[in-house]
Amino acid sequence: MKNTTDWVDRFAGLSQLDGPVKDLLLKRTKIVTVPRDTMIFGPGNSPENMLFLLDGTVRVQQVSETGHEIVLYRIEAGESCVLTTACLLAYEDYSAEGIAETAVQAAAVPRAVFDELVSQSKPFRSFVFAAFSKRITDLFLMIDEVAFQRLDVRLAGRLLKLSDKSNRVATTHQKLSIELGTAREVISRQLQEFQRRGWIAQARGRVDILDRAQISQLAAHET
Amino acid sequence: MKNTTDWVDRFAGLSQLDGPVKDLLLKRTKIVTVPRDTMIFGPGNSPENMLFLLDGTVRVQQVSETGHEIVLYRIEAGESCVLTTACLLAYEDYSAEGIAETAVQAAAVPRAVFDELVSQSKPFRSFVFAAFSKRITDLFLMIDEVAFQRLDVRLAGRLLKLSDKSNRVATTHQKLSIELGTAREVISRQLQEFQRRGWIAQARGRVDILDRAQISQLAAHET
DNA sequence: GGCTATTGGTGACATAGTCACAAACAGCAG
DNA sequence: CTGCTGTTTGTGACTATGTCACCAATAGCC
Repeated sequence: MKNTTDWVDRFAGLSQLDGPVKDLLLKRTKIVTVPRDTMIFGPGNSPENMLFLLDGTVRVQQVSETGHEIVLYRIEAGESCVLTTACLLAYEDYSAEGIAETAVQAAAVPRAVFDELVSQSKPFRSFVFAAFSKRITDLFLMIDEVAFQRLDVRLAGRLLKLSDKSNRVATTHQKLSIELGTAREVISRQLQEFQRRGWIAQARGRVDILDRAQISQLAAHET
Repeated sequence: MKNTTDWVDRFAGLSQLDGPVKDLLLKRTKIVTVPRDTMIFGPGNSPENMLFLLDGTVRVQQVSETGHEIVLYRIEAGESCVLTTACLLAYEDYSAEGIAETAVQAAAVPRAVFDELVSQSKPFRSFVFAAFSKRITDLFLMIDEVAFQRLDVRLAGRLLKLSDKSNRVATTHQKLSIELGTAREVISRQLQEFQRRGWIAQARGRVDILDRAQISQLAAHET
């Protein structure tokens, strides 16, 4: 956990806020912490506040009516939940859920304060619209990827993204399949192929990246 | 084309605007018309204004780096282009394009006016955020569909959506494949199967729906 | 050591996408 | 009308991905 008295300055897009506006944000906001693996929002559980993430990661994923799951995106420290929250407010009956992937620290901005800020501060408006825009373009890219990208390419990219400093991915085949919205067996076979090529080593519950260069090359293959 | 002096009232979400705000919107806005098949926005072609559609349909689709195409959504009369425009402003290098599917009549709101409206009018803010939210939840649904839905189900649904009053869909297999982000051959084979079952009749450049009930039932199969 | 839940492996099959063509058709010039 | 041309649709062979029904290996725990 970090010092939280000046959290606004940790958001690149909010640094240009006027003094009074920044004060309003700091005063009318509560810092909340949630433990790992908590469902922050989900079907029938819409939050009162907009969250600005100070620390940790929130994974947003969707459970289909067919029982399939897919990870939509992640919110990292320095980003806001604005749009997800907005969606919840507008459309109760949607199926995405947000889960704290790590312990999470966030600033909770009440709706009324959020609305006031949007009204009074042009920089805040820019921040909010930029967040929406980024999310929507990311979703466009995701649709493109799901519809047209080969699975080996997608898996390679996801392994790189999920790997820690020591080139390890601590996850199961099942969880990887949810990352990409595919089936566990498909992941198992792809990983076997990667292993056969000497790109990775596997153990129960983890994947170790041995040849990052080769995997990067495959991941870049947008053909 | 319709009477355009009172266009604001044709937007459900804008009917609650205060008199002065409504006047601002009406005065600072130009009514534009674009012919069918015009590209309204696209890569390297970001519009100056937010569009509020008065008449016609805009199809938003994406061209992948692989050359594949997919229809993302349509904007109908009574809806706004707000978010697509916002995206363009924020991220120049994205690949979606908006095409007038029919002749289109729209009210063009300059950015500055848009910003002022967002600042000054709570109902306008609600309208804008509702539009964003709707789009994002729709994109979530689309991801779910592309990732997990069977193609016959998706095609059945799309045929219903695209059919006119006389149960005719005036399009080619190629265009249908872009609707769903798949290959032309796949569409041809699925349509052959529908025809074999007596659900449709085919002619060059069109599909006629013969058994709407059966197609609806398949389309509803969200399993 | 033995039990149990989780995780991963495998073959057979179904569905969807790719590739390389060929056939049917519409529009048009001659 | 005839023949040419570009568009639209049909087809087979093959690859990639998803599904289903299992089984095997492993870790944690008593």
